Amino acid sequence: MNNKNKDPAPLRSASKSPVTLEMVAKLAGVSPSTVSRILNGTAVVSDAKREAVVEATKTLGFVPNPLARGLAGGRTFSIGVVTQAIDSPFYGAALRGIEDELDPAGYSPLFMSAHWDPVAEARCLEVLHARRVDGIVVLMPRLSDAALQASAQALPVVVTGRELRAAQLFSLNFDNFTGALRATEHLLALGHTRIAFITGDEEHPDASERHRGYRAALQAAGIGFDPQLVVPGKYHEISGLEAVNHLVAKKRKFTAIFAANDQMAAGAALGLFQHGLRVPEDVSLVGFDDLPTSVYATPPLSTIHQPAYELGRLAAASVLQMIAGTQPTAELPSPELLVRGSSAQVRSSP
Amino acid sequence: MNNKNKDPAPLRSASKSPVTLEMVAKLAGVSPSTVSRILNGTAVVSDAKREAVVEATKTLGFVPNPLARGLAGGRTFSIGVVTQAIDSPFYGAALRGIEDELDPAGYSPLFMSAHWDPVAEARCLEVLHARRVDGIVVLMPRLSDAALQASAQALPVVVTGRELRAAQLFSLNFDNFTGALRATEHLLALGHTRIAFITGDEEHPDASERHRGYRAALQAAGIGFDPQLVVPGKYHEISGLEAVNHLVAKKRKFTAIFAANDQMAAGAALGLFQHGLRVPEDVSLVGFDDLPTSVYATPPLSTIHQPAYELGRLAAASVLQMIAGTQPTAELPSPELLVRGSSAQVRSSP
DNA sequence: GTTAAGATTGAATGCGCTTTCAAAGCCATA
DNA sequence: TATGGCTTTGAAAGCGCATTCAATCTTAAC
Repeated sequence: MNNKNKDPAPLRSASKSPVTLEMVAKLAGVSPSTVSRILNGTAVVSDAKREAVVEATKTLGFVPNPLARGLAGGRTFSIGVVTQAIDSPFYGAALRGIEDELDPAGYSPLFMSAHWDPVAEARCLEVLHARRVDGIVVLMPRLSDAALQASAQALPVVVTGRELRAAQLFSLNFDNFTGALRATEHLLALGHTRIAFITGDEEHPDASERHRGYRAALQAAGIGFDPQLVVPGKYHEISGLEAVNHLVAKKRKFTAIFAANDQMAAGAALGLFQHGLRVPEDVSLVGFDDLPTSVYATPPLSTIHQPAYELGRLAAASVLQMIAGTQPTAELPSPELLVRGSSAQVRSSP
Repeated sequence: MNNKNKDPAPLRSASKSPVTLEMVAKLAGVSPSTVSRILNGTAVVSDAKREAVVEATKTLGFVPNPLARGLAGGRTFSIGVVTQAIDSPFYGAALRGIEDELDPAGYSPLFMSAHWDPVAEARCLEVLHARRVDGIVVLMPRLSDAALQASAQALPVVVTGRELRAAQLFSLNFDNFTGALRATEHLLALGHTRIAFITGDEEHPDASERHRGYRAALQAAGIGFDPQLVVPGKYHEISGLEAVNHLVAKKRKFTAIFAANDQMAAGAALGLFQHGLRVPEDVSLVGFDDLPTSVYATPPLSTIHQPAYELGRLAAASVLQMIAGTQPTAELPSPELLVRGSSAQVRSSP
């Protein structure tokens, strides 16, 4: 099983580079301090010496040791990123955004998963502190505001899904309320009046925001809110499936379902399928998040686009700004409704 | 938007710990060397001193500085992990496996994405070397065997999807051939004789293995291989969709489709849906990989289970073993066919 | 033609920890 | 009691780099 690719770069010396700054200094005929200064742009250096050092750096293939830099200078050029689940389709895009933003800046992300557990999250923060990261991004924290603020005391911190700002603390929040409002309005506009709602895990602030949006839309349309059409979910596919089973078992009448996220919408789609209910002929279905896979659902899922990738980029850009000393001003784009094949004009009450 | 969780741990002093090993030594009334020895279990220390140090460590809340340890000792307790796409549903599970295995051992993963680009992959390896990781895991490398072996010269390296072993190099390979064979046999057993195959990106060794498996099964069944039923794909959803469009446009006769991975199967499902072809009534569909989302496809996708999570765990466990000086012996489980709703007995030629 | 201020540079120190190296303490043996 | 062999412990020397601090070299102003 060979690979016929030619190797790109000669991968200098193939082994660890025992080339130190000192060796470069000697070859260039300058002092280590000067090399360091050039490396970091800390001070003005004569062109002659600069060239000599650049030259020496190249011929020796010198790569500064990040550990030593971190120890001596206090900066590690790494950003701690605590995510809840590294294998979630939602977080994946965000992590890529972070990566894409950090890489060109010469920073490396240090990913850690907290698994929606505040205790684990606190541990992640500790480890990241210990590893001397230059800043931290917490995606959808479960920790208290106070704990987050405490962390921001020592380091620049950016969180998402919260609304709290301080000296070294910045937050990026998506308008879940309006998103859910738009989704529900869409269904309403299609003539649906009996719209079931599968909630997210209400422990997450965004879940209750989405719930609020759903109810606000109904209210604005002058449609009475029917608690029997609201089924609690946990943001996982299985709860979408179970929600549909529940609705059907209880013989609830509905012509549309709004799921608080795409994963549950996928589960709901399967549930409907198993009960012989067609989407969108019998039941319209709308999700929330716009996961990459949702475009390829059958039928493609109408949903609210959540800019996960952008979120990652902006979060990363924001920590970088804070590290540089400027106050970030990033803002997330507004919720956007994507109408695809899973939602259609109401036909009749099933 | 408050969070009512109580904070788990007091998050000692909230700021970076300026507590050094030296301070612990002083408090415990021993020399720094002794503290270090206890920390690393490097030598035997009298119980009295050990207790004193443990005590001092606790009261001071001492956390050793990984950077200093790395610089001085050469070990960073971090493992470099180069993945192709951090946001891929397939890699997600593998990364979680790695995380789960590394964490209890006190190691931290350092994830980097190479985006299927050998040049980027080489750069990842360089950065990881520079960061002085203790070992490297490369998931589905695109680099040549030689380049990988060169890296293994300096560090323990574990790769997946290859078959190459050396002193500090270990590989974990999944039997793609047999997997594809089983998938095709399944379709054959259901009476299908005109089975279309959507290939993966043939640049990946696993793609050609799966292709081989498909053809081997046909041959074993005495069914002539029809090149017109083989459509090239790129492992992305879109190529599955296009493949179906192609088959339909060319009026190919087929009663089943075997896609070289689940993502393309999802695309194919959508294509079939758009052409009014029902799964599995009109066309049976089988994928490969068993992505988490495939269980919730409508209908649930029959597929070959690929143990991505296990793969991650075993890969991580293997580097750890190599670091410890023992030769790993891990082996991946055999391919397993999961029959779900997308494949059924053939009815008629459409 | 001086002198003071400013621009460049190098020597030296330390970041926090690991690791020789040698000294000191212990036991058993003769 | 004296001697050799182990064991426990501390002092000291870095790991590779950033960063004062002071020295040297320019340049401009008087």
